[in-house]
Amino acid sequence: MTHNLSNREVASVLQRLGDLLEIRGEAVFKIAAYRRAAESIATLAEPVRSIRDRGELQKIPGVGKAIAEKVSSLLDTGSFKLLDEVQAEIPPGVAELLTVPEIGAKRARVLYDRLGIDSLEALKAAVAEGRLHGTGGLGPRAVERIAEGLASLRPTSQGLPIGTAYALGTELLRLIEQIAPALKGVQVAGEVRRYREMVNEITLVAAVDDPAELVHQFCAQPIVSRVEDRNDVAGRVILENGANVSLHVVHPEAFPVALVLYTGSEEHVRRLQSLGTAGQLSISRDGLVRDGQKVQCRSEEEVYARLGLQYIPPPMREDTGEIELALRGELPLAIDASMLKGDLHTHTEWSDGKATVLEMGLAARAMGYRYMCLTDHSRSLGVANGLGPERLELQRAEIQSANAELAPFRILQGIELEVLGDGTLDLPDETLAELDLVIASVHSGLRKSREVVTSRALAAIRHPLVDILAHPTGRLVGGRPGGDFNMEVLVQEAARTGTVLEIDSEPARLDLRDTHVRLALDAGCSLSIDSDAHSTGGLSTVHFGAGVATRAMATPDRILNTLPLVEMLAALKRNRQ
DNA sequence: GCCGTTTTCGGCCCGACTGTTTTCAGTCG
Repeated sequence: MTHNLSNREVASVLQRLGDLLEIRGEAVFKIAAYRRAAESIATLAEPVRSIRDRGELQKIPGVGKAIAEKVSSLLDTGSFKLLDEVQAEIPPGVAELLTVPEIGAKRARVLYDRLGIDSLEALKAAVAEGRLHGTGGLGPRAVERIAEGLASLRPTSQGLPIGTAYALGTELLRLIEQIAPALKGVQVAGEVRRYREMVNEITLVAAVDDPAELVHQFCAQPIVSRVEDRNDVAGRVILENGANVSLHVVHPEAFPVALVLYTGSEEHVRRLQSLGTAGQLSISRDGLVRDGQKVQCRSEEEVYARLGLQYIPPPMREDTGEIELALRGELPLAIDASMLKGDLHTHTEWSDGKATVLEMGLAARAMGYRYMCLTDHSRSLGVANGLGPERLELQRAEIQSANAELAPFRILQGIELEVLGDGTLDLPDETLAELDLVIASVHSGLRKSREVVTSRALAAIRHPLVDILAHPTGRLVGGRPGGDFNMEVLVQEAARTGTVLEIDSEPARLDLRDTHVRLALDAGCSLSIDSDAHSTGGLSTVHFGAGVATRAMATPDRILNTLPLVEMLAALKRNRQ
């Protein structure tokens, strides 16, 4: 067992400890402290180990003396006293129960104490045998929701959500760069590169002169828990954390073709191969071959060109019509995060964000943006310390002084406005009119009927001062399914009223999803690609949203925030005439 | 457990929704 823990792994230990302490019934603020520290460590740019080696753990926000000591022990020995103690009292599997709807800490405890349920498997069995009824105040309705929740629970075979897989892919990339000094190229390919929202396998392609040596070294890494399959040019392994990983190693001249092959999808590649056959070209991991002669390709673009195709961006490679469009030269360009001129959905410490107005502005400017709209939560979202008219006015003053420092970069003032239970909005029109932009969100009551949730979203869309509808369905990738909105009706009404629909790039949301984006485009809607960042680091997630937009074949002219500031503001519903 | 232009104690994360034990506890955002 190695203790070479990554930041993500340290964070997940602290997160799980928080869950177990909650089940144990500890004070809420202690639990919150562990979770805060976990989140803080998860977003660190630097390995927590090097911070520890410098003796600076306590400089991490949310990490004090006690947690610093525990993290240090975790890095050295793989555990610490409190963790051992709590795990001896409550099996870690009990914490998994918290992922099931209707089951929080109290019920998890009761289910464990009274029925001995210590894992999701045990819960499934108890539901099947009808043993849940009456325990911990669970009635027929709740038991039904638990059964539904268990059925829709992401089986491990469905893989990792893109956010996790992408981070893991990047870590593996760095690892390969370290162990292969003579590396000629390496890239994450497969489902991650295609921005699939769930990833079954993290696929990497590397180019070196001695493939067998790299495969051998990779399979011997401590993070590898099991080698499933391996030969001189490829290895398929399972990591300690359970992730499936494939590494394909080719000679440098075959790298571009290998990238195409291992980026997939299988269906897409099969179509390319049959196109190749028609032109006497064979496509394999050795490269392109015509009449026994290798056809040199220096880039993926060249591979597609040799096949008589426009370059097809990875997110589109699903054989859902992209090849026909590329043959006719009608494929739209990929939406790239670099096309965005600003971010329209961000949070600061005025509500539940981590950074100040100025810190967010500096970070956004450093990314090359020309503007950013702050959209802190509105007052009804008490948990997030939402803003009412008075605090908005105070915030405006802070924004003005930040703008004086950041010009010509511009911070706009907006709000993420709660749509209340009856479809009314959380703030009066006169307050909304003073803001640069309003994003409306349906956060509560997502479990209500199709009619109810749809009519609430429609009320927001129809309001003249609502410019954008945020994360329109409220779904979470690989988790909560989101409200049962009638999307056909929503996109029609958004198009009619000029309300922009958001692609929330937060990898846990990706909302709108690709199919909904297509629906919105066909209806004539405009879209925005936003980060929904709650920290400066969170701003960089927009590439995930760009991936979704690309797969849906959106064009830049349909994305509001590809416009420069003045044009973007003029395009808002409130500023149109 | 963390944190401090309210400092070494006493705050910090509040309120809507839901089903049900029928008067509120537990979940969830």
